[in-house]
Amino acid sequence: MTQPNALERAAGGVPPVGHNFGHSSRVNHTVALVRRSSLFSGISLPTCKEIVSLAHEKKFESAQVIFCQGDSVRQVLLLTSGCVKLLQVGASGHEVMLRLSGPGELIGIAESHIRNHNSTARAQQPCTALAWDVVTFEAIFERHAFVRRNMLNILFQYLEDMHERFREISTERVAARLSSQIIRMMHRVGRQVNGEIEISISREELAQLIGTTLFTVSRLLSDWDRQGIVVARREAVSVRNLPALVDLSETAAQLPLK
Amino acid sequence: MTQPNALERAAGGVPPVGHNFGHSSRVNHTVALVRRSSLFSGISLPTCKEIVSLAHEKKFESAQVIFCQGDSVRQVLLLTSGCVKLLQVGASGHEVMLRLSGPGELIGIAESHIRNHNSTARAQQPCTALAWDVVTFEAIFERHAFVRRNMLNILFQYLEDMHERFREISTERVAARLSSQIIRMMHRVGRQVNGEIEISISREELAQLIGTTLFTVSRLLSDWDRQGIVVARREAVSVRNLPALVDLSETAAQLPLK
DNA sequence: TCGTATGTTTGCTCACGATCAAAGACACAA
DNA sequence: TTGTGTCTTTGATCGTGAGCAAACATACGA
Repeated sequence: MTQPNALERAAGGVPPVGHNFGHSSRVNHTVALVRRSSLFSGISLPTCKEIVSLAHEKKFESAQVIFCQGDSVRQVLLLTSGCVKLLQVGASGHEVMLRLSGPGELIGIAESHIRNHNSTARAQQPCTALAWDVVTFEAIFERHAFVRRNMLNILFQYLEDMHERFREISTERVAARLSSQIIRMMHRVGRQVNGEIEISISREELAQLIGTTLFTVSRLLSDWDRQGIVVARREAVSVRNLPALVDLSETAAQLPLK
Repeated sequence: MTQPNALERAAGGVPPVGHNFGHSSRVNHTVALVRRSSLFSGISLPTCKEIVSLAHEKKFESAQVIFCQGDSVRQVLLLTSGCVKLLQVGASGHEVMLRLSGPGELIGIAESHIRNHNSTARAQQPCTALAWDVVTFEAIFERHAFVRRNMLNILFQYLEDMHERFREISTERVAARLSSQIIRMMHRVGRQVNGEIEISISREELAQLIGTTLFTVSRLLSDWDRQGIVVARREAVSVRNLPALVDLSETAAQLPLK
């Protein structure tokens, strides 16, 4: 029996399915996750089962590339376990993380328009996902008004996130961006550990999210660790003093201007 | 007879409507613009007239705030003339420009979700727009499948733009971002003037678009002007040597890494 | 025509944070 | 246990680009 790894534990509170579970139980579990997902929230049980039956299950091993910038869009994925990193590679070779998706999130539609993918998706760990081919998905989409509505909401949310990150990277210094990002991830992918909230993410990945280098992230986290604001672990950060972190995100933001 | 000002001239190639034009001509002109807009492209003439008849016309004077971050969403606008700047204000007081919308573009939906506006819209010059109240717009939206499809495409496009700008600001230096931005705007809001393509935008606004200061923009444009790549005018930039500009956006991007 | 407001240029200084180098810590497999 | 690879820390250096000040240019109204 393997321990779920750090990212998996953090990603969405979905307990790993033991291999001793029967098949119908796994299906039920999947159906429950789908009904909680942002795309299918509000779905009825029969409709959900029908839609799930139209999908086939796919597995990806850690670090496997799911699709690549430029590939044509063949299928739509709903992540059921694991974490997927959506990224673009800059001309200099630097990776920029557009989004870190956890279970219940849609992969490969919001970043692809109709034509081709404009970003790369890579499994951060062993992942499972439901896959519909594009034609099937379009049919589902046309048929169910709530799916269309949910899709719009998802896109609005993505756009809002990007606006916020863009504003931060344009006007705030690294300390403020880092604390803001930690606070955001705390809510989205944090998990309780001994009364503290822990986020599983490496320095490098934090750097890619806020547009800086792993060195700068490391230095800041070390400082905050010494001050007791966070605990800096290997590929993880625990929040120990949230008010202080919020304070950093607000006061540190105001320095750059006169 | 007033000259159209610089931004208006640049914004979309829509000639100003003289006050000697009859009413029906203005309506026809508006209908034509609506049918070319990204939201209503593919619409039939009768449907278009019907939808336009559900709107009322609004005017905004230069620098007028159309809606504010935090306001509840009351209506949806389709810009028919002028330019609207969508912005967020950072904690430090710095404005960040999320988008510069020209005639034919939708205002106040993509940045607002259902609930409240999360950005501020300000007219950059005298503007006119068609306005539907939210309830009416939702009815239109529910009724016409192509509107829903177009809306999705618009959101995909917005998201793609933000991803690109975010990647650039994360990995590329100011010179590369500035040249990329000029190239993008050249296609979107450039206009032919004596065989050169001119963009009407101030140094400050360029700075807000790419996350830098007007000083840095000014310095770069002055350099490029001396090299004959662009012509730096007051509140405007003309592209004189596009290949050189493209070259800058590509080679300057590769410096930051080892 | 002049005065004022707004946008632009340019010089100067300096700090943030990138970059490189090297050592340290930890995880995992043999 | 030891070895190997990956992630992290920390020190040191240095350049980009922010910030400020002041002069300059242009548009526009009186």
